[in-house]
Amino acid sequence: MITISTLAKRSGLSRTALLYYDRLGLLKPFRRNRSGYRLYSSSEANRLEQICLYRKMGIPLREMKKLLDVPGNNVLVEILQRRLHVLDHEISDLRKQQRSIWALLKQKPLQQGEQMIGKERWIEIMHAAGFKDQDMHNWHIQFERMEPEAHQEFLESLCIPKDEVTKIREWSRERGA
Amino acid sequence: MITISTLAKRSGLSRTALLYYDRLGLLKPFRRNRSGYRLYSSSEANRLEQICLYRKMGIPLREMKKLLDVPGNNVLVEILQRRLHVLDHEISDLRKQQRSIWALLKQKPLQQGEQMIGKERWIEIMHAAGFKDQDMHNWHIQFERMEPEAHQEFLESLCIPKDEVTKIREWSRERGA
DNA sequence: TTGCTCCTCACGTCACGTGAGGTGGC
DNA sequence: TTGCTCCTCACGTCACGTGAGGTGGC
Repeated sequence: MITISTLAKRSGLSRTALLYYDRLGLLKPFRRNRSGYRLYSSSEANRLEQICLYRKMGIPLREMKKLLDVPGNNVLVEILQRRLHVLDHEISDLRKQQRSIWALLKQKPLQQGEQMIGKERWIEIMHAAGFKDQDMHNWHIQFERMEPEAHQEFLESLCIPKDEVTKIREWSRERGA
Repeated sequence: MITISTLAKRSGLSRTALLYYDRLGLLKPFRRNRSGYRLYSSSEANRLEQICLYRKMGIPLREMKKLLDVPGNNVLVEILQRRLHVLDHEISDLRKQQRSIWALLKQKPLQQGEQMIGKERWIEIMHAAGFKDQDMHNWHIQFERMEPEAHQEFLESLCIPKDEVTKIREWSRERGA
């Protein structure tokens, strides 16, 4: 039987987080002592481990309750897949934000500390590694054929503007056909 | 002179967002008519365009106030660079979340709808495009030499475990020396 | 007694969204 | 008069953090 701050330290969460979980009904203490202190057993510690796991995945606390109380496997997979999609969108939103900032900073005096890798730099690396233009063309064609979505994502990650990405992909599909 | 909903529609924001900006003092209407309606002039419309621009970059509203009221160029660049760093961290946090979920889904029955590209799939694409193992080795060496941080990021994006990433990078540095 | 841990409200965060209840404009 | 836009509170969101004010344990 351990108290709330001990459990907090062991789990790496804050005491207030555990208080909050109690209020939500997500993690109730095993019992209280006579002066009202929360006491947790190893069973709660295990439950908290699961909670931490889901927390790392960004699962909302209300979803966790469902997962922990009804250990339906289908529900878990479904929730995780939904979360993957949300993450995809969030990441691409943040990338868009980065690109907006880069676009604005480029007009300003050249930034120096910020290294980021764009199309030109990528091509340099490929050349330095001995790849010819023809190799890169083939590579686009195969990438588009095998993983079109990932191809799009990759091109966007190099800060290539949207219309150029579209062109490259269309070009790849024509050649690949 | 236009009313709040008209401005909202033109800017693509919600009416409540504009109400909120007024309360914050970020975007005050030019004046009110006799019945209290907010009236905005083209000057406010321009200011709002700037706001939308910063909004796209994820700049917090209180920061925008500073930027719009004191148009110090240094302040802008500084804020944008801070934001770039925060974005870097947020993106890598979200990637970590994705990896946690992938790790867990892999143990479960094979997911089907979720296509994501890992190391093996990447190697397949490279092979399909006619790249030999030796080409890929050279590529790692050059990538590590020219953009070590980006190399790390790229390997992580393929869901390669941390220790293997370290090994690959060490290997690349040895060969590159 | 001192210092530590614990307790319970209650309010703040960030950028709005959502009613409720009421008034002016055409 | 009807329907539309506008107004101002006030409360909700999400996962806690931060005091305030008070009590128990060693």
